[in-house]
Amino acid sequence: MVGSGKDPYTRVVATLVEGLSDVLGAPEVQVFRLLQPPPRREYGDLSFPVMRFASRSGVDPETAVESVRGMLWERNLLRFVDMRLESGFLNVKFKGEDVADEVFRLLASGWKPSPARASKPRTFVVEHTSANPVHPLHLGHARNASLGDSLARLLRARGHMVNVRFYINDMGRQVAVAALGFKLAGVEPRKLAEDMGVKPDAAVGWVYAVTHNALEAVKARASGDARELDEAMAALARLKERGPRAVFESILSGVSKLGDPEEEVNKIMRRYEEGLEPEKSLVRGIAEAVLEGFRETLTAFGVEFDDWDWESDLAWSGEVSRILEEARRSPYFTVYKEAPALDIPRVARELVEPDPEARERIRLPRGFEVPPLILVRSDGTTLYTTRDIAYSVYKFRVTGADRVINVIGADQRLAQLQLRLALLALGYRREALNMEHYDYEIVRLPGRRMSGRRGEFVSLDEVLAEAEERSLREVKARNPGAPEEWARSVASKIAVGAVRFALVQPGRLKPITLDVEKMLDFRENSGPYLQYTYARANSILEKHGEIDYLKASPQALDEGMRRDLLVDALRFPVIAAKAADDLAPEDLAAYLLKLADEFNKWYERDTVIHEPDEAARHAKAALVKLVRDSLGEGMRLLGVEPLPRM
RNA sequence: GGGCCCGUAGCUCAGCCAGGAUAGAGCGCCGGCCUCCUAAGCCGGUGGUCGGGGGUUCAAAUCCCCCCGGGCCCGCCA
Repeated sequence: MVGSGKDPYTRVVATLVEGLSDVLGAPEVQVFRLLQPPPRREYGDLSFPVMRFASRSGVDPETAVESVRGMLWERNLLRFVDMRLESGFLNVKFKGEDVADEVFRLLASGWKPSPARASKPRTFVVEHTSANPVHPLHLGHARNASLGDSLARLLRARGHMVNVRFYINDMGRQVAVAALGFKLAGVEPRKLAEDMGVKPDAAVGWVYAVTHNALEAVKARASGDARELDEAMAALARLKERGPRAVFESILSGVSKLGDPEEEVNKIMRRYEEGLEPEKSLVRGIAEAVLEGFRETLTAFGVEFDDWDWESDLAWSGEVSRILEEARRSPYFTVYKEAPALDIPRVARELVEPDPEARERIRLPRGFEVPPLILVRSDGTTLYTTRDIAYSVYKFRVTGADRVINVIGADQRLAQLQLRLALLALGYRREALNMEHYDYEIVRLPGRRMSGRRGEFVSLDEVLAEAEERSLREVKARNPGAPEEWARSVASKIAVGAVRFALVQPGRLKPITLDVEKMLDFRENSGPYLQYTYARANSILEKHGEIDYLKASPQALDEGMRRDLLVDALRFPVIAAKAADDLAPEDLAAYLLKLADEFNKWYERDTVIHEPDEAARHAKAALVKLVRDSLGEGMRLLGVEPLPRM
């Protein structure tokens, strides 16, 4: 459950979990979760509510503790801990000297703290970000990317195989709208970007927003909806200033001259789905241009993908038609509003409710009732969800994955639930049960929602640029005379650290109201605070020079802050392992902040390089190294790059 | 109308799923600390009817029910 690690903390925890679970008859998962640091340090380093289980299993608490003690003894681990039963809790306290002794030995052999390895490695697919290729990535996508990338890094570090994928939605209405805009303007995305002096994704985003609002205006005018019309016109007025006048005008006049603008958009979608020219090259060209911009931003953001999947490839390769065939043969196939559909509520009633495992994995809302899921439009084109069914099956098939994690906004909950039920309807039970929607709440602008359609959003590029500018000023002030190139590189890593940390630290179900000021506050509770703490620790080590572990005195770390810091730095492998298992990068973030706090407090009171006693000095330096490396490894897992100096 | 998520200090949040030991951080505000390992730091002070009500329990911020406030979703959009 805990997995394997060389350090005494991981080994003790693994044994406690095994032993307690054994003697109390409680599942290891539960024991692992309840084995936590007590509310106050004087109780010890780890605590477990034995009495809760003792009464349930009829085992005397004392007996249980003795049994666990015996197990630790057998594994030669008892020397590391004191164990006491206090008011029904088993309190475990690590013995500083003995732990330090063992840690010095490990460090001397080149050991570094790293997440405990899973005993059963699995294959994961993490699909994340997957933004529509019609506008630049905004902070909502950045939250998605931060979460997805951190998950992937955590799972890999835990020893799993992880395949990270980006799904390119190039068959939706949005791309078709952008395509219409480019067609009317007669420009090419990359050329326009050059003229505007912006990245290609920003240029496409502008054309998309102009075209979308022009279409909305026409529609509102036709229907006499004054409010909609006002909104569209206001958006257009804002957009007008942000790009070449000629392009803006040709889109506007082009759209107004179209007899049936909606039909124009539909035609592009239809022809693209069939793979016909010139739509094929037009749409692909736009999407490629945007993806080029995405890649640039994501690379700067420290996010990488193994595979990029084109929605259109699934359609063109016959994958989607195959799924449609299977749907038609499914007992849950139905016709709804004269269109082929799947009877989703019936799937819920017949395939989920009677099946305990399915019920547990697929949580149905009470009184779940939705209309059947339509698979094909009356013009013969497929719908997003239909293609997503094909994609889901595809992800499992090409990777051989045990689990697929889709990092998608919470607003897609119902759609994701329908998707899993559709998989069940087609007989893909394993896939349906092992695919999860890793949902997160949106990032809001103060007072309103971000919208790529209205062209109202804060792009990740803008925020990173602003953060970089701020940190560059600070870096230069603190390092007068440092080379410009170095300062820039450090500033950009601080900027990324700040934004990524700000986006993974809060629980993912908390809606974030975007306060750029707060995000760029580099004080405590921030990515740069961790980087700063790392740099401080690193600076000590540089000044100290080589550590001689044979000289280091374990007694120096036996008590007080040093002992506490030693134990807390050693928690990293287990905390990271748990964060990986729970898919909870925010737990790792909280731990790193606490470790940094503790280190900084100790730093103010104690000295390393001025320590007169040589044995104590080497011991303290070893402690600093352990803290630095736990911090550094943890930061890396969250995409916050450790900096030797800043 | 139905469903889901959120509601904890002036502000942003952790703790809730897996009930227990004096509810934790940061920001803000007030006051201190740089001839000494990076002050993006540290120390002290300030601040809480855990949205409200009921229930279960020896024990509830945590579980159950009702209500209130905010958000999201219920499309031949994605």
